[in-house]
Amino acid sequence: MGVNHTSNPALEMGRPPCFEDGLNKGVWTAHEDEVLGNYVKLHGEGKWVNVAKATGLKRSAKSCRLRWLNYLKPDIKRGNIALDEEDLIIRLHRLLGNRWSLIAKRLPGRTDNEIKNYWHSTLKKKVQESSSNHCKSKKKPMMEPSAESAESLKMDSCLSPNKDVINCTTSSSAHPFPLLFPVDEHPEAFTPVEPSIDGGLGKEIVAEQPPESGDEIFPVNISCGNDALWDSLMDFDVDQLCLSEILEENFASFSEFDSMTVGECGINGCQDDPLPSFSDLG
DNA sequence: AAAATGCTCAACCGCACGGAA
DNA sequence: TTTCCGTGCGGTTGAGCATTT
Repeated sequence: MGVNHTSNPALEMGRPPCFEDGLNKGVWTAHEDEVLGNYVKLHGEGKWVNVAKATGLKRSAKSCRLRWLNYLKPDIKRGNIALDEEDLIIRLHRLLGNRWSLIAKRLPGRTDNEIKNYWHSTLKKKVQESSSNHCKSKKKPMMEPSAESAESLKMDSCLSPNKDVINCTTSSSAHPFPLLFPVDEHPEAFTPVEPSIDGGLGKEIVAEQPPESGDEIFPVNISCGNDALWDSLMDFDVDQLCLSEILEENFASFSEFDSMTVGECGINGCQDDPLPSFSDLG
């Protein structure tokens, strides 16, 4: 694409400028960009509420932050998403769902907003197409965690209002996230609990850390019934995964979570020690 | 050539979280 | 402990562009 920042393409596309409550909304002008850029160069990021006061910009703190992070930040790459980046986005989305900020952290120079837009405009279709093709030749359907599974879970009222609390159903075909080990083979890892008080449907599944396992072996305490689930996955995967390692993995393993183990997935962080498969833990 | 439709992407909105008072 | 405030995140909107009919 090759956006020319000086010409401010935002003026060519997007919402028209407008004033409301004394705040300027809509596209940013080149002058506003310059003012904001100068301010951040002088004072650094953060303290966005001070930007408007200090510079006279009629913009909200949020708007300033968003503009800086998504557009003005010097190391931002725009457009021309490479194939390896595309593949990585697909993998990470399969792993993380719609956690765009986390995905973006794994793609230097890319913003969550850009990735989110790219996903919805381009990759979603690709994944769905490949998924449908894949499903034709597979017995079990491949689940996409956020777009399909999470949505179905919402429909089933199984996704708690708390975004991090996921009350899994016992349906093995509808995981809200890609399980790293097969439920059928490790029923002991899933402890049925009472339905939540707010009317959760069916049995919940709690995957607990196997008692025998040490942190160095299985540093994930997966519990569908508490907030640790996603954060554990985040800590476990994202904070340790390196782009090069993800790119070296076999993509196919990510598309077969229904029968996958940690070992098959090959998520081994930045250390040399590969994580064992779940079946090694018992 | 014109209208309709789809696509892209910057920006906004609402909610949740964490820290400070 | 509670409230307030700043920040971050994900979903959604809407204008302009591109493509199709």
